[in-house]
Amino acid sequence: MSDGAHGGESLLFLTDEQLRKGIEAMFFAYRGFTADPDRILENYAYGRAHHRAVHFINRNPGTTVNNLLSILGVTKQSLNRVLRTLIGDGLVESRVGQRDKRERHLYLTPSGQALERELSDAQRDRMRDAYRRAGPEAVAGFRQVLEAMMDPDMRRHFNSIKDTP
Amino acid sequence: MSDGAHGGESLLFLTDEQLRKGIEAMFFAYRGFTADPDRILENYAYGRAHHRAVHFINRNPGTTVNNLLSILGVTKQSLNRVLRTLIGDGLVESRVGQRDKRERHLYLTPSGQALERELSDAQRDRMRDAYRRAGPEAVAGFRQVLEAMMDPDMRRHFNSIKDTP
DNA sequence: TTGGAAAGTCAACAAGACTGACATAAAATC
DNA sequence: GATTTTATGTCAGTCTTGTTGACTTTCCAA
Repeated sequence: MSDGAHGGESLLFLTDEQLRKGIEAMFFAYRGFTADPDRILENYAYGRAHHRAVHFINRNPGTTVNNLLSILGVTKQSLNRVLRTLIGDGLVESRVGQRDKRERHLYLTPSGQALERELSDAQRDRMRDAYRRAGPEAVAGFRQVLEAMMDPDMRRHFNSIKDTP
Repeated sequence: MSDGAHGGESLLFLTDEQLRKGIEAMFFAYRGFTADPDRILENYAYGRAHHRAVHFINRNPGTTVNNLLSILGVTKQSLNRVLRTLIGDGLVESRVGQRDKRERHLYLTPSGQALERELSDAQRDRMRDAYRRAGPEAVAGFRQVLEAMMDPDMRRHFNSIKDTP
């Protein structure tokens, strides 16, 4: 409306062209983001779905199938196929719940932890590189925009990881 | 280890936990990023692949199949299936090249532009919202980190869109 | 002018998502 | 105690989107 820090000038970052470039940046960056794990997964005959499961089981040991389901946002049939292979291959252990015996609590086995480590090392390397090149203030902005972009349900999941052990 | 802007404190953004949160933020945010277009595409029996094709044809009218291929990072057979339906449905026009008759130059038809508009309106709305909530400085950081995260080839594509008409 | 390379198309297959139906076991409720 | 709900697992079938392989048309250069 007026001049100063919040005048028309500061709204230039909301032009259609800026927004389109942001959209494209998300697209291209996400490709980079998944590229390294994808390469590693090829050696194991696993896919991105396995990576996601392993990642979130590692972050939330003892999580139930249902909880994982709502985090990943896929159907139980889809997740089950992935878990079946991971359990069959001895990467994930499924323990019947103590209190509620209907529930299955999921844990990574040592070899599951090894795969998780291999995948996340690669992904963190790239992330660290990007963070380092962009600097701390850029990282803070990066995180703010990403969080604002999430659906509220996902933001809830995002903020509750590690907070609900 | 010391205080100050560049002491140990400023490296806290490179801890494993920070990097993991960044990874998860990318995951959840990307879901939000694609959610709105995905909902719209359901009404048309199209998928994300169609969206991507329409987006980049709109951004680069007259682009060849080969160029689109390297932007999207899929095989030409995969892209061809998508283009075939888009052309068959009258959303994309494919013109034989003047100089090189092997090439096909791609353009959106009016109805293709209408679909592109519908999809990108939804996506830009979300992006605008996130940008507005995070503010201009955060957006600058967001863009810096994303760009640093891309593979060099993708960064080249990213920076050459609209620069090579 | 001919043989290779490049651009694009068609066909068949695989991964991974989805829906729908159904089974089992345990918990919760009436 | 009987019924309903919840948590999980499974089978079958479909869809999107990725893959490889084989093929045509066109261009270009030896």
